[in-house]
Amino acid sequence: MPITVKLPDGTAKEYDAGVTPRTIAEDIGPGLASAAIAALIDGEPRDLSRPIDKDAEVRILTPKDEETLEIFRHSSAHLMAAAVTELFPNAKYGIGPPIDGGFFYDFAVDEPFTPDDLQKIEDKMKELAKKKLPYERQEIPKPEAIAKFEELGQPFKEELVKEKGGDVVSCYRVGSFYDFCEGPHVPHSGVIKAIKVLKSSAAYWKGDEANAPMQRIYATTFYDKKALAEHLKQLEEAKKRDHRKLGTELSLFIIRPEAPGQVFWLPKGLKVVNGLIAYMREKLDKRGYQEIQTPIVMNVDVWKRSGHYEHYKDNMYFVESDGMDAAMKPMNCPGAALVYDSALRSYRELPLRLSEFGHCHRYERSGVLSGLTRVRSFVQDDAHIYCTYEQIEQEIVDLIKLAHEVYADFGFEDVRVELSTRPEKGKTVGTDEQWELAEAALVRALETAETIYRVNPGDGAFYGPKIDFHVQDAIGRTHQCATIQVDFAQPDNFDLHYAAEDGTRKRPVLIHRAILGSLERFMAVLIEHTAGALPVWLAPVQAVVLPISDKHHAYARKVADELKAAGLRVDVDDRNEKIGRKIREAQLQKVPFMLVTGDKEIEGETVSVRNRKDGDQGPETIPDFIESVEALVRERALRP
RNA sequence: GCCGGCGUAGCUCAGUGGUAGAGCAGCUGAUUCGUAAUCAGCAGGUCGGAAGUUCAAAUCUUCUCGCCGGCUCCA
Repeated sequence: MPITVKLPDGTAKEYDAGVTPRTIAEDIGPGLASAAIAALIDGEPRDLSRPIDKDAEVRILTPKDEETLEIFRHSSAHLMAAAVTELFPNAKYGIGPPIDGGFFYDFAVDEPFTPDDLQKIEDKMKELAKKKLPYERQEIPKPEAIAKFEELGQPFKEELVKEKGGDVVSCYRVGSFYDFCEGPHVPHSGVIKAIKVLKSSAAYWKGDEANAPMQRIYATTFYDKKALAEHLKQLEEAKKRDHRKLGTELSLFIIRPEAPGQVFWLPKGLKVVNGLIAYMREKLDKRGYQEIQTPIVMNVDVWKRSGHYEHYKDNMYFVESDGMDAAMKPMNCPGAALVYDSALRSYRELPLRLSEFGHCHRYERSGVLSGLTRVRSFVQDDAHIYCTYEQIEQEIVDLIKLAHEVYADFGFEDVRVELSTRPEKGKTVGTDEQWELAEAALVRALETAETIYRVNPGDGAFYGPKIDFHVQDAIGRTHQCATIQVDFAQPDNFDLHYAAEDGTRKRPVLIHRAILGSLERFMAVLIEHTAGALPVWLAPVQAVVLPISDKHHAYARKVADELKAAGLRVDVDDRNEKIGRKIREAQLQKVPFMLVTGDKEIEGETVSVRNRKDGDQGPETIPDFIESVEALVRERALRP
C-alpha cells in the first residue's frame, strides 16, 4: 500500500507503507543520510529504523536540529548504563533522563562508585561508542516485559513496566544493556563521539528518601570533541565566578563554622548590601511605601495565630526567655499584621504598603546550606500590602512592573516568571474559596501585565499562591528572586479590618512581596552575574588613587580627599610598590577606576584615568572625573 | 537529614607511619619606579576537634564539627 510522505520543504513523495525514515533520508541525499540521528513523524520523535505505515509529515533530524540533543543525551544515558552493566553486572537500573547540559543514570549498587570507577565507566563508554553498537527497539506484550525484567533481576524496571498503561511496551537494547524505554534513540553508539563522566552522588528511587538509595552518575556527551572541550571550559568559567570564591577574594563576606548558614558581612560587602537597600528605598519611596521594622523574637502565640507554628515549625528557631516561649521570625508577615492592627484603619489608607528589610531566621537542613544562596539567616526586602479585593489586580500589575524595572537596572535580561498554586490540602491555611480567589487574582494580573509565565502546580506557600521571578545570571544559572503572594488567610488569623466607605468593618486582603528576594541571595546572583565587577554605583571602592612614588603621596591624598568630599568611595594605594603592581591588584579587586598620579599629573592638576575594562584613558581634571563618575552613578550604568 | 568527597599557615595547595613544606599575602630592609607581580631577609601551623591503634600518627581506626557535590524534572 502506497503512502504519501510530506517533507519540510513542502514536497511530497510516494513510498510503500513500512518505509523507514532512514530510507527517506537516503533518498534525499547521502549527506543527510549519514548525518541523520532520528526523525520527526507528524511532530513525534522516532527512530530512523522505525517503519512509517501511513501518510505522514517527515522531518529528518540531524545534530543541527535542537530537538536532537535530548534524544542524543538520552541515548548516551543508555550507553552509560551499558558500560555500567559490563563493569558492575549486579547493578540495578533506575532511570536515566537527559538534563540540562548532559544526563544522568541512577543505579542501585552494593558500593558507591569511586572516582576511579567513574573513570573506568568513561573509558568503557568510549570503547563501546567506537563499536557503533546499534540501538534496537522491541515491542513486547507487557506481561512478557515484566517477566523479562524479573528474570534480569531488575526490580525497578519491573515496577515501571507495571505502572505503565497499555498492553504493549517498548524496550531498547544497546550492547548488553536492555531497558524499558519509549525512545527514540540514535541509530548506533558511534555518533557519540565526545564523552565525559562528571560526578556521582546519592539519590533515592523516585526521589523519595523512604525508597531504596541509589547512586546517580552524571555525565555529558557531544557530537564532537571540540564542543565537549568548550562545555568543560564553561564549567571552569562558572567556577571562577562562584560567589563564594569571589566573596573571599574581594573581601565581601565570610561564613564561619561558628555560625553555619549565616553571613558575616565584611566592610566591602556591607557597602554593597547597603547600596542595595538604599536603591530599593528610593524605588519604594516613589511608590508610596512606608518602611517599618518589626521584632525578630516574638511570643510563640503569634506564630500559632499566624499558622506558622503549625505549618512551618520544623523550619523555625525557638527560644525561651523570662519564662516566655518565643520564636525567631522565619517571615515578616505577622510583624506587619501587628503593625496594621495597631490602629483603626480606614479604606482611605488602602492600599497600605508596609515595607520592611526584615531579618529572618529559618532552620535549613545542614546538607542544603550553600554560600549566600541557601542560608539560615537573611534579610528580605519584604513588604506587605493591605488592600481591598478590587485593588489586588492593580497592585500586582504594579509589582510585576517594579520587578522587571529593578532587574533591568541590574542588567538581568532573562527573567522567568512562575505561578505556583495551592499545595496539597491539609498543608495549607485558608478556605477553598480564598485560594480560588487568590489564584484567580494572580492569573488576571499576569495577563493584564502581559507576562509570559509557567505554572508550578502545588508549589505555593502554605498561606497562598505566588508568582516567582527567576533571573538568569551571565553564566546561565537561574536564581529565584522576587516573589508575590496573595494571602486571604492572614488578615483572618489576625482579625484585621478597616472602616469601609459605608461605615462597616471589612477585611483587607494581604499581598506579600519581595523584589530582590533576600539580600544575601541577590548578592550571590549579582556577584556571579558581574564576576565581581560590580557596577560603579554599587562598587565598594569606586576609584583607587595610585601614586607613582613617595614624592607623589601628598598629591594623591589631596586628590582622594577631593573625591571623597564629592561623595565617591576612594582608596589611596600608598604602599612602597611599583605602579604595575598597584594596577594589577586594583584590577584583581575589580576597582572600576585607577587614578595614576605622578609628576605629570601634579603639574597639570589632573589624574591619569584607567578603567578596569578599557585600560588607560589618559589624563582628566579632577572635576571632570568626578562629573563622569557621578553620571555613571546617576544612570546606574552597568559598565564603567 | 541522607550518600560520597574534602578539611595542613590569612589564601591556594604539596606532604600515605619516622624532626610539618611551597607560592602568594604579612612584617622588616633595600629600591623611588608611568599602566596587570622589584629584590632580600624575617615571622607564621596543637595538620578542624575528640578518642583509639602504634615505639612513633597530618598519614591508620572510630566518633564529632564544618565545607563541597548531589538528593523534583516520565522508563
